[in-house]
Amino acid sequence: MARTDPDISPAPPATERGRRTRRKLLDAATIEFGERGFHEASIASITRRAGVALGSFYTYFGSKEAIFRDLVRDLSEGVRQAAAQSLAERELDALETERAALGAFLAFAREHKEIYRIIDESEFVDPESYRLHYEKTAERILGRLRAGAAADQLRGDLNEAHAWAIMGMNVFLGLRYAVWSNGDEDDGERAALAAASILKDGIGPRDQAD
Amino acid sequence: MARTDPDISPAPPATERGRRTRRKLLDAATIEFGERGFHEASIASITRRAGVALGSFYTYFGSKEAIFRDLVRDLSEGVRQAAAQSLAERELDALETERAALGAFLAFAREHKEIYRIIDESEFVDPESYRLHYEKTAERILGRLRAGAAADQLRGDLNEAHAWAIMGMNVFLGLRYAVWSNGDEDDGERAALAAASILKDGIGPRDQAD
DNA sequence: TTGAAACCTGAACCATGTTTCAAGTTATGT
DNA sequence: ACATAACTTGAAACATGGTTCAGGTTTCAA
Repeated sequence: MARTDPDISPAPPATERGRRTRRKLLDAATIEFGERGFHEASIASITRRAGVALGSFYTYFGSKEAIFRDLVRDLSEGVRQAAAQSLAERELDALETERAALGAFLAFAREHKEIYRIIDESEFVDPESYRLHYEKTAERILGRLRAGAAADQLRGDLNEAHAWAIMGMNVFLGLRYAVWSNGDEDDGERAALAAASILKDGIGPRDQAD
Repeated sequence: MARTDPDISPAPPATERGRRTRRKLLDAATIEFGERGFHEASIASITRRAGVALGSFYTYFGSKEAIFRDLVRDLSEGVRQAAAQSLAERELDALETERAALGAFLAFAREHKEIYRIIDESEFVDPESYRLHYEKTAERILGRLRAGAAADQLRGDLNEAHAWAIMGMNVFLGLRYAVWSNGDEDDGERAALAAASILKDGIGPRDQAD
């Protein structure tokens, strides 16, 4: 009895040593899942990377799915913090803010392709986490759009769908020009320019001054 | 010897019967992969759905990965055709064309959530096919943008990055408002409106007439 | 100091599902 | 009609890797 539900991770570590081990496993899992994907990844390889016995894994995580879930939420929070910090540094108007957000995202994706990959794969391994990640991200974007509208720097009729559209732009530009980039330095710049110009003027004919 | 490389599918069927069986397997696989995802799907279940013996599978496909790969390319081509047909029906200006393309995509995604899912999962099961699918899609979008620019209906400086941005918008709107839709009829409309308005004017303050 | 709880260990267990195979059936071209 | 290639069958072999467990070690509060 009292068998641990494999979908749920056991109670959090009670000691400092426990927290360290759990952290080592999470870090090792980031590398393993990032490199090989969920399906190819093995728990044995994760514990090996972490320098921990195979059996210890189940002290902290109920199953392979469970550690993946915990990891995605951990990474999602990390991404959020990185973005928030990057935007907090400067005072920008609304359009510049969106451009900076994309810039920060591209830099992050380029630096941490594994994280990008893991979060994306959660669509198939743990859809709930995937949905949560993108819903929260869209909410933050929408918050910025509303603030921009309140400051008369953006249109007043922007809604959730606009936020999702902008998010989609950013994600795909990140995939193409950060994750898949062949090291071409200009890639990020080209992506940021394209997005900024669409948000500023749309793609219609240029009939007004710049 | 002469063992079939599991990554490669055997030679195509030589008889009509063979082509039928292969098609049955592909169709069954669409349902199986769409419902359970690659990882959860089983070959036994695919052959069962197809009404074919387990062993016959290997007459047509070298491995589970191989049928997935063949399937993705098959579906990708199907999506392309559906989109092309839908756009060929009417004569529209460039902005209307993009709006119609999104509309067609949303309708398609709503009708065939499995296909959407399978193509997306190929990012992790067979990245090559995934990349191919989106690169070809982006190329088609860029072709439309260039045609629009040539007709003075769009800006002249549109490039690949703009195409990827538009594609990302469409994909995410499709995910949120077609695949995840709770049957809310207005969802598609809201998404199409948001995208069209961004492409038309951007998100800046409304300082010109509609 | 001491006892209990937390944590660690890795070999063995085991479920799952892919792949093979040898023998039979159906189609095709001459 | 015949020979040959194409196709079909499903039981069994097999590999993989997730999960368990029983016995040890470390931590920590009382």
